[in-house]
Amino acid sequence: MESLDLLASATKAAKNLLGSLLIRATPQGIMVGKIVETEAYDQSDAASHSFGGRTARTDVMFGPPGHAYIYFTYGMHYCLNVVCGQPGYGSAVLIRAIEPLEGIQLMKDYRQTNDERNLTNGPAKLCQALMIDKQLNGHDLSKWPLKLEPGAKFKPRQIVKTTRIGITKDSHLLWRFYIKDNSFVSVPNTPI
DNA sequence: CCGGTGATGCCCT
DNA sequence: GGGCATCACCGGT
Repeated sequence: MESLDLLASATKAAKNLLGSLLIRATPQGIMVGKIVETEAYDQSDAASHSFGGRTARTDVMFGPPGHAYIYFTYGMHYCLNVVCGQPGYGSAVLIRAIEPLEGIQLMKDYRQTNDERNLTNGPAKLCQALMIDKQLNGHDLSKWPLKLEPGAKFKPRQIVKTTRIGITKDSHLLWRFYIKDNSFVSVPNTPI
C-alpha cells in the first residue's frame, strides 16, 4: 500500500486513491470495486469532521493512515473514508463512488436494486452495496474483510478536480476528484 | 430532466 | 436543540 502514499496530504492522497481497488469479503462472497471519485478533508478545513479537534467520533481520523474512518449521517447512512496523513493530524479521503468489478449480483442484493448504474455512485450507496457499517470503523485496510489495494494509475488530464458535494463551509475548495468520463461518478459536470 | 422535500438518529454546542 | 461529507421519491416541465 506504500505506492498509494497515504502519508501525503489529503488532496494528494485523494488523487492517489483514484483507480485503486476496494475489496470486501462477506459470508455471502467477495466484492471488488474501483475507486472513481474521492474528496479530501483535513483539520484546516471547516467542512471536515476533524476541524476543531479530536473527539470520540473523529478519533480514527487522527490515527495512522490506511485505516477506515466510517461515520453515520442523516440518521440512516454510512460513509467510508481512508485515513491519510501523519498520525496526530486529522485528515482523510471520503470515497464517493466506485465502479463495480466483481460480485455485482451481491451488491445488487445488498442494495435491493437491479440498476447497475445506481449501485455504487454515492458514498452511502457504496457502503450499502459493500455492507459496510460502523463495525468496520478503525479497521486496518491492509487486512480482511475490507482491503484497499493499488490499481490503475491515471494521468492528471484524466482526473477532474472540482468542488465537494453536500457541504456549506469551505465549499470553494477544489478538493473533489474524479475520473473523467467514468459513468459511476456520483455528480459529474458540477458547475464551479 | 430537474428541484424540492421528508426520513431518521447521533453528535456536539 | 441544531445540523448533518445522503438518498429516494414526488411532482412539474
